[in-house]
Amino acid sequence: MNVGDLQRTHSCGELRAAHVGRVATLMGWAHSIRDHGGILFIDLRDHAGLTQLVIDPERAPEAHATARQVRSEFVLAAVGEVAPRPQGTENPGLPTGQVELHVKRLDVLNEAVPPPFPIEDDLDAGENTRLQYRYLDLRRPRMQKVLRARHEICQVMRSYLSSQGFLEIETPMLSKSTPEGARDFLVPSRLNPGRFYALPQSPQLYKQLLMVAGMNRYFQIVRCFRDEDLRADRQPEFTQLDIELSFTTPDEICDLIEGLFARIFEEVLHTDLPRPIPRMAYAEAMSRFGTDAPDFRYGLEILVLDDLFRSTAFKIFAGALAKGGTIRGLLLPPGGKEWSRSELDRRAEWAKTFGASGLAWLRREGEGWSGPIAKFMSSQEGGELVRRTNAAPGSLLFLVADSRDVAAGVLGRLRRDLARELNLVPQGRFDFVWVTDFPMFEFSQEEKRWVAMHHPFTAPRWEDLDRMQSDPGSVRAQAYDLVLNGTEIGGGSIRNHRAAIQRRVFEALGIGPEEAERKFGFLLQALQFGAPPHGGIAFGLDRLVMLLTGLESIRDTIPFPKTQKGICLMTDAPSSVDERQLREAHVRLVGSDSD
RNA sequence: GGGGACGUAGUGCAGCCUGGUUCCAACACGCCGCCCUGUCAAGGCGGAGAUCGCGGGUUCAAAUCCCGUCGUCCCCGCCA
Repeated sequence: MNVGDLQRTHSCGELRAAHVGRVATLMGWAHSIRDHGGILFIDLRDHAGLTQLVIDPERAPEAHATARQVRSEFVLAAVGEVAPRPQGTENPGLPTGQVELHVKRLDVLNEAVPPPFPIEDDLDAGENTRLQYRYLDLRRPRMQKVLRARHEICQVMRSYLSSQGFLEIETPMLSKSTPEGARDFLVPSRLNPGRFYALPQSPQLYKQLLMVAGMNRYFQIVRCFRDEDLRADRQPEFTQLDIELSFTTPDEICDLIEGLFARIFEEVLHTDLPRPIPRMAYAEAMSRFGTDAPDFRYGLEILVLDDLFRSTAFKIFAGALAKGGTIRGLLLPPGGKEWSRSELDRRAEWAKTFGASGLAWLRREGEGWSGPIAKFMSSQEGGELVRRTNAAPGSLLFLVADSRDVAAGVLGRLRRDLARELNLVPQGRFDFVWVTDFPMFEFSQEEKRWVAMHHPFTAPRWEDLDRMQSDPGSVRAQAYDLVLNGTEIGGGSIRNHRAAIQRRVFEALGIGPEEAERKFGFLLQALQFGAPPHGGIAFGLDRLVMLLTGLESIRDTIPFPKTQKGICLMTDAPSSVDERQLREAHVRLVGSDSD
């Protein structure tokens, strides 16, 4: 059952007409078996492809006897002569379809119980089963292709960044829990009772310290951990391409990254990346697209209609404006679909789940507009609205009157939903955009304080420094996100390299001097020893691979992902542990277990 | 923490709304056996395989209705 005296000479994807006449030894899995009673065919599969084995009872009786025992997914070694397929039996659907292997010797290297699902691309197995038998799922050519693409992307990242003077440097996985940001995964310390390490949410502080250390340019393809609820594009552990440079500017970082993506497109996707990647300020993205990650692949831009409804008779609109709110619209051209009244009502309910007080609508009809709120509009307003929106008859205009944030948010989601629902999103396109000029802080209603929009180590724009205490909301950050097809794939910033400014940022976040010292003393101290100006960026690798390979779930880009509850269906992690292990870790269970 | 969808042979699904001889649960693929010498989704004949996720309730009667619970997926909150 071992490889024994045999040596593999070719992969199963490799033999062509040029190999005819040669003796080849192939090893792989029995993909499909077609037993004609006499002659018997086996498609042998490995990482590279399929090759047809022909086992003839007259030419190779011993091999034939073995072959009759072979079942799906048996592991085989086949020795034979590469032969052209008889005229008319070539298979143009296979790269190896011009030839076949006339087997002289067949060894069973391992048997296999029947797999729970067939190892093939057009698979109908549910994700549960796939995750439980992930090693079989990963045998499928499609999954192998994704992991290969992921590898190639990483290879380009390493070689490109290397060529630009970056060093790949590792940072600790057992790290320190810090406030701000996501919930940490904690690791109890056996040697230090009552103390815990945290798994890194990102190597942020270490990479900044590497800049203080004079490493100049750093990168790492690194695992990060965040103990938050999961989504189709979020896993508790995920991989980042993490980058940091000294003596740099946002422009230099953008150029560097565009160069990287140009290489990835060239070498992995074999297409060109249009450059330069356009840039858009956060405020513009929010107002035109209702999100900080705009998708340019379709239209449906958000309309600002405040001035038009300045003296509206519609009390709800007038009230929103009086409170300093805004009235914004989204115009849906005719022809997409017929909207029933109940569907529109459902949409309004949907809008309320995002905090909107409602979702009004008008249908362009005849000379003006119809719909429940049309009666509040003067013919003058209606005419102006037609001019402003260029609405063709039959168009549907959704309207939200609310605070800027809520209105933009709801219409941004509506825009994305409608584009998807009405099939307005072109496939196979890659639209990148840099989003810049983020606000430094946003107010957290929950915590009743300002929190960092990017992270607390981001530098404010120098010209906004004076307003840090007086008007935090107006301070812009030296931060930038890279967005691909409406998904944030990476973000970064110039950091605070001077301790004094970093202290002021902490203060604006409500982190007093004492707490700052306790939680971030090591950083503040390091910044005092001649920290160079520096900045960087980080990319979500799993998400990037997902987008570049056209997948819909991050799980398909990760060999062994977890479910939405953070469970590994294959190993059943997380699991309970022995009482002894808990004692050693100085951990005692509370809650339902001790009740 | 909240909303929604789903859970039926190894796999994918039908049946559920309107409970009962189309339900001791159908179909397809897979599996097992036999036949078959050029297939590549091989073909033909036959066969095995299901505590209808789990627990409780309603009812003369539950895959079907109700309650609870577990699991998976999608979303909101959350994720600097």
